[in-house]
Amino acid sequence: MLQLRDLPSIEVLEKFAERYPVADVSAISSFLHLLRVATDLSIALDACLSRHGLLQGRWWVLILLMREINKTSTPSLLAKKAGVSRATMTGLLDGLERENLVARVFDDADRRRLSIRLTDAGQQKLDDVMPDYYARLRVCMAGVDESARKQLEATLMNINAGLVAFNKVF
Amino acid sequence: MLQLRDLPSIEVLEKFAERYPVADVSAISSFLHLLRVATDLSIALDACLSRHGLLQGRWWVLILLMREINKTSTPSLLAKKAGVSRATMTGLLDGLERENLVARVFDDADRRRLSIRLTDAGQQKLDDVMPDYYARLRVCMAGVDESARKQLEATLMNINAGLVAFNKVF
DNA sequence: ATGATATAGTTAGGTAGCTAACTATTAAGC
DNA sequence: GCTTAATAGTTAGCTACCTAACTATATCAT
Repeated sequence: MLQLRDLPSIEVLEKFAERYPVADVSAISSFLHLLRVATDLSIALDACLSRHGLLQGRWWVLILLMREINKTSTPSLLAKKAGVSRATMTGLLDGLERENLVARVFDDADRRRLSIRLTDAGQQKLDDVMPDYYARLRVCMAGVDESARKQLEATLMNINAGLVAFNKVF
Repeated sequence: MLQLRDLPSIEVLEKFAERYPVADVSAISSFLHLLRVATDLSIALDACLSRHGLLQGRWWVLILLMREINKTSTPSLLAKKAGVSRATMTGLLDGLERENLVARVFDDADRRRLSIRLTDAGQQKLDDVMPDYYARLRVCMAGVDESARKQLEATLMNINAGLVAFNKVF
């Protein structure tokens, strides 16, 4: 993810727009600011998690497992839900298993399958991390009132809809 | 950057909030949606750039150079402005130099220093990429009107201000 | 029932980041 | 002036991600 420290000013963008007339200056500005804030949030999240010995990928796996009724899922499903490849999930699970936060359980019915279960230690880890994360997020978003949050989510949905057009090959 | 495919529903969040009462459900929801859309935008940007043989890091270096009056800067400055380590910048410049998009020029006055110059081929690469990128961004943001963009940037600034609190160690 | 196809998980090899340590050079403090 | 500290760039080794290929197992079509 782009980690832009030095966003272009409107003046710089307008200069670029002279050379590239298709540029929509306010669209570019909104886009870059969005990426920038999201990156900063992601970095802050990493910092919070690393104080608990976790990183985003592993942390998200634990959360996905906690959401399940039996605290159990499979590598493939977890990969799909976390948006990573199955290969990456293998690596994440290796790390989590090494620290006893999850356990691999073999499936007798379908011997290709594994079950991944959140261990008590894994649940305990979440019970340490989540209140810290939630508390930080609460204060971080305190300056954004409910109507601004609604408006934000609506705008994000519109941008998301526009992504189809962005990706279209001409 | 987190690549969440399976965002929690409000119901799931409320269930988590029972166990972790400090949770602010709408704050979490807004936060996750923001990260999600930003990630998707970043992936779409990668796809666009890779059609031109570029990736975000290298592309951003070219843009930073084009912004300069002489199309020239130094690795340290570029690293700072791009928000990457000097080590990473060395790697990015290696790649760009290999493809003749930038040139390393030694500085006689301060022999620790290098100048990095955007070559004609580098400028040509930008002239290929930027109109494509700008055109895609224009259609992507077409569904977000000017007032929504203003509102979005204001909210992002508020979230950014809250980041200080997020990072504070208790 | 069997050959082709699909699915589950892992392994191997690649990329782009990081930090820490290193070399070379310049600047600063007595 | 000489030692110490700061700065510029690179190198080495780490992590987390990727794709492609591989093994093993299960399913489907004829």
